[in-house]
Amino acid sequence: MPKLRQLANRPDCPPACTQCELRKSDAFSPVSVGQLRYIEAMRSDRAGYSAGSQIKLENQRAKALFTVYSGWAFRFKSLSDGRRQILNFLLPGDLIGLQEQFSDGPSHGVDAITDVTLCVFPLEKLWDLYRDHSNLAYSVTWLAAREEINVDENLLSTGRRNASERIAALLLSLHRRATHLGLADIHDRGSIAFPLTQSHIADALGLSLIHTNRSLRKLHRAGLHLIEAGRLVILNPKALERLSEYYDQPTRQVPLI
Amino acid sequence: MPKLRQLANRPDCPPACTQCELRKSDAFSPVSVGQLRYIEAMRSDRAGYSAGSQIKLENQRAKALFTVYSGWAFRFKSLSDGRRQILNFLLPGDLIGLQEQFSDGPSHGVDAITDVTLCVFPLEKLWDLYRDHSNLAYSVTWLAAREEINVDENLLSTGRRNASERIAALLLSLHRRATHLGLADIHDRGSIAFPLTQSHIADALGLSLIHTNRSLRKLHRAGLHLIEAGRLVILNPKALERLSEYYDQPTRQVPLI
DNA sequence: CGCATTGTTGATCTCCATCAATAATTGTGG
DNA sequence: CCACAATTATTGATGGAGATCAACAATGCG
Repeated sequence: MPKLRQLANRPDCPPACTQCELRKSDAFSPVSVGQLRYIEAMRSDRAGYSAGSQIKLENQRAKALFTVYSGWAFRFKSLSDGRRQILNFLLPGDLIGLQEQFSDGPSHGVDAITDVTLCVFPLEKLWDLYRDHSNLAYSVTWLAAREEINVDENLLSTGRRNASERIAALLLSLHRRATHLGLADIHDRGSIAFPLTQSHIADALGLSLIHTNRSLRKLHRAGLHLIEAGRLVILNPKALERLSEYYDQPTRQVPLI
Repeated sequence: MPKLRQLANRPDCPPACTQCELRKSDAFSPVSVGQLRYIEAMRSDRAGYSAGSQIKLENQRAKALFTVYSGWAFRFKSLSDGRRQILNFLLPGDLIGLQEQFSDGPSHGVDAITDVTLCVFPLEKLWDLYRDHSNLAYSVTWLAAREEINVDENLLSTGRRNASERIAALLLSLHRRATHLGLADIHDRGSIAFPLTQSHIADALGLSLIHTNRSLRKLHRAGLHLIEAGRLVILNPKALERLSEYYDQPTRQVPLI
């Protein structure tokens, strides 16, 4: 729950924006050094959250905008009797707290899955960013739109796909996103670190934990995928795509404020 | 399917932006006359679509950004075997086509429910808007974030609410949005025009048409609501809120580019 | 090495999908 | 203005995907 101590000593501590490891991958569109310095000056803090801790409570307004630098997290909403729906998963480069700025009332919570490090940007400076650097403002909108596309896809799953199809679509989507970020191990069948528990998957797909387990098991027995030692391997992408009718989103560079 | 003829002769034809009827309601935050003129100059066209027609195909990239001026529409995604999921409903003031700008690959389709009139803004001028009028850029992000909040809520419904709860949440949400736009008839129990068929409701909530009918019927028999002659009346808001655990989003002014 | 979390499997039940049929409503052309 | 077609709404009967209950195995962690 609390922020991590001694973030500065950790290897996953976000460095100066000009040294940002995320920008070294070709997943993000280039930004001028001047603007990187602007972002650096705008950043008020860096923060670390340990696995399982709460980054933002559901009924709490974020007092800042965050970008995920390392680790996995998720956004969720819940009902008063405890039923919980995961809206989407957050990976490095994703934004946290944008909706807060634009809605009163409680919107959603954010929990860390793995240890997570974040860059913190004060909300009041967002306005300046819009005024002074319109292309960065454009990037913020871009990131918001991209997140909504993920939520759209998840809504299609929970609304219209059966259990196996939902799982197939989710595994492919997460694998594609992680691969795009350069997180895949090309020496191990393109495997990615996969920190989700079956409970996360169930909550994201609107399924019970038990039925998620059975369906996951079925796909595994059919040789479509493999989850082992915290890593996911896509063994039969064609079959998974057929199951989910997955439409491969062309991978392109995205902005990162 | 085709655009409406002779839009200019119709009462719902969008006027000059300085005369925009939407801005006369107190639902939208004020914008200076100068900026209204800017928006007016940016607007390349006005368009009308007849009820049931397709505003944007699912696999087609919008070549422009639209704002809904009058009427109801919806965004949807579908699977190749025809299963369709409505993502959210679009009411006056909502934006169409923003995601297009930020994703390759097919994203979603948009269909008109009633006759719909739109204002058309060329995508290439969106960049100029961001550069020249940061507060309007801010508004675009606002509208995008607000839409995602609606999708989030719908995802919570399809993922975790049962049939009656989903319907209760949807009816309340639509009623609140329409009322906020000043579309409620205060002389008729706050009723709103309600053009959705049960098929729309089913597709939005991830339910079968038949089960939607039964659940709707049950709520009606319990005296919670009334749908008659194309209008919706909320008869027992408390009970509906209890069912959906509805959290009333405080009504506040929103931007409108 | 004990305890908590996570994963697995069987049995039973239920909510909702599907199939089938009919009424009500809307729209349309003669 | 009415007859007729098409869409929309309604109700019954049946079946199934997935929820729930219960128990136990495996894994991981302090």
